[in-house]
Amino acid sequence: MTAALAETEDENDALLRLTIHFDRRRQVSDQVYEALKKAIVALRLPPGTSISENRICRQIGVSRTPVRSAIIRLVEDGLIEVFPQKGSFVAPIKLSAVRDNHFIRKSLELSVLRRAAEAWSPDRAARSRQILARQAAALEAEDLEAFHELDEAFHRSLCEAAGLEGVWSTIQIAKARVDRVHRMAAVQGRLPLVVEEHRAILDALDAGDREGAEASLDYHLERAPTILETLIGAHDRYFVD
Amino acid sequence: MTAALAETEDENDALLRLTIHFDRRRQVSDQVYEALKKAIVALRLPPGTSISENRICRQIGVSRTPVRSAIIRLVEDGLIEVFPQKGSFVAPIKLSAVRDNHFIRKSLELSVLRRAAEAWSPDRAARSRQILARQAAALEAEDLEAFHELDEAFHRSLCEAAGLEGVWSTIQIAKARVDRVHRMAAVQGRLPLVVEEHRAILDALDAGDREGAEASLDYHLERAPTILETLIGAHDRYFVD
DNA sequence: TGAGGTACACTAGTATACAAGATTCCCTCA
DNA sequence: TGAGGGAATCTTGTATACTAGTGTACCTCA
Repeated sequence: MTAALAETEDENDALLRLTIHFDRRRQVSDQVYEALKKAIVALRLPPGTSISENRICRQIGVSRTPVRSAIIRLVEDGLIEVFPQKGSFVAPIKLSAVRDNHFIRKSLELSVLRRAAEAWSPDRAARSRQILARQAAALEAEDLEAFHELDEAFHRSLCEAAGLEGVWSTIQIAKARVDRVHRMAAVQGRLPLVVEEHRAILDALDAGDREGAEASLDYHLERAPTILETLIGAHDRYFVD
Repeated sequence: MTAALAETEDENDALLRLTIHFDRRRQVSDQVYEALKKAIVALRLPPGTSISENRICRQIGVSRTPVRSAIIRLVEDGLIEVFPQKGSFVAPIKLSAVRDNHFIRKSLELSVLRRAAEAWSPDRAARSRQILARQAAALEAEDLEAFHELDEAFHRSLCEAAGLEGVWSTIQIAKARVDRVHRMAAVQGRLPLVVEEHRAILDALDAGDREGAEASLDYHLERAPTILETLIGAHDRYFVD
């Protein structure tokens, strides 16, 4: 079942046209959640976009109930704001939230890396190296979606190496809250550097250089914030504060 | 509007009887969410308790819709598990989740404390001292609910002191995921020690002793895990893994 | 007595209907 | 021409109806 209305009533709604290939075996609400989340993080639904429940459910051909379920979760994720009786909108990028969630991500990932370094093994190294290779391939193929998915997989693999797989979900939420900034930065040719920085982390871990690994990760995570001002200048209507 | 059915059909459902004093101005779903969350964390709804949407909404006199909204958020919080077509249940306490979320909380709170120490001021100190005094009073009055609320307020005040108020919500989620363990520990007379440990943190901050403050917080957060085995022995049916 | 099957009473997921507040736009009246 | 009022149409929140899958208990039949 493929639901993607070709003919939309309002032409100015074209921006938020969503395509979902439904899998009958999975719950509709989960699929809507994932589709919306991806679209928001990838800036296909830019900050401020109206997320009318009715329009969404008309477009993808389901009722309001699963759409509402998805929106509730996205509100929890800080990606959508709901104003009762007024409307729901893709949340603007709040500078204080970017700063706070960057802090969270950095704190957690550095702590996790410390543990990972202690438990580092050739087996763990091989898994992370494989993800890194696939990410480099995605970059070569200019497959952006795959690239970002493998970026998550890389950071997740460090959690697994530390034996703290459950920490990943929290990092992921903080990541989602700053990822739109990273996506803006991505179009500025930063992607090859990401692969290099990932490689530097693994090299340090392999060499048993814990402090070097930490420094590499710190540097890796600090790159995006440094160009924040440039991004704000280029997309100022997306930001608040 | 007070909704609390005195006469329940099933007598064995008495355990999960909920009392909600509805505030018409606020959304029903939010109030249900808060009531359920409090009841679960306080172990009034112990792990494994069946959370039938129908029973809940019959008991508090609303429709399934807002109850479902609340449950969606509680699933996100890791406090409820939903098995489609089978039922929803208060999540068992997963030992790996306790470990992971304890790790998260400790990592974040220590990072926050470091920042708070840098920005520490008499004004910040006064606010935290006031919360501490009220917490001591709640302990004296044996008001458990107030005690735990002020415990949250204390840790939150450290985030504010660090200028990282937005980090608190993430800490709070991790805290909620381990709080049931803390509640079990609370009945073992640990509460006066909590106040003392809080005081030690403030004393160190006031003295400009950053490392001392970190050590005190570390000790404070490490107390509960040390008696985890005892708790498992006493409440083994609440745990999995 | 025991085993198998069917009917019923649950569950949550989804669809639809209704309620109530907010906004817009047009129409009326001064 | 301008300002105020009101209806139409948005919005989300809540209530109810329906669907489909699950488990159980009882009943029938061997």
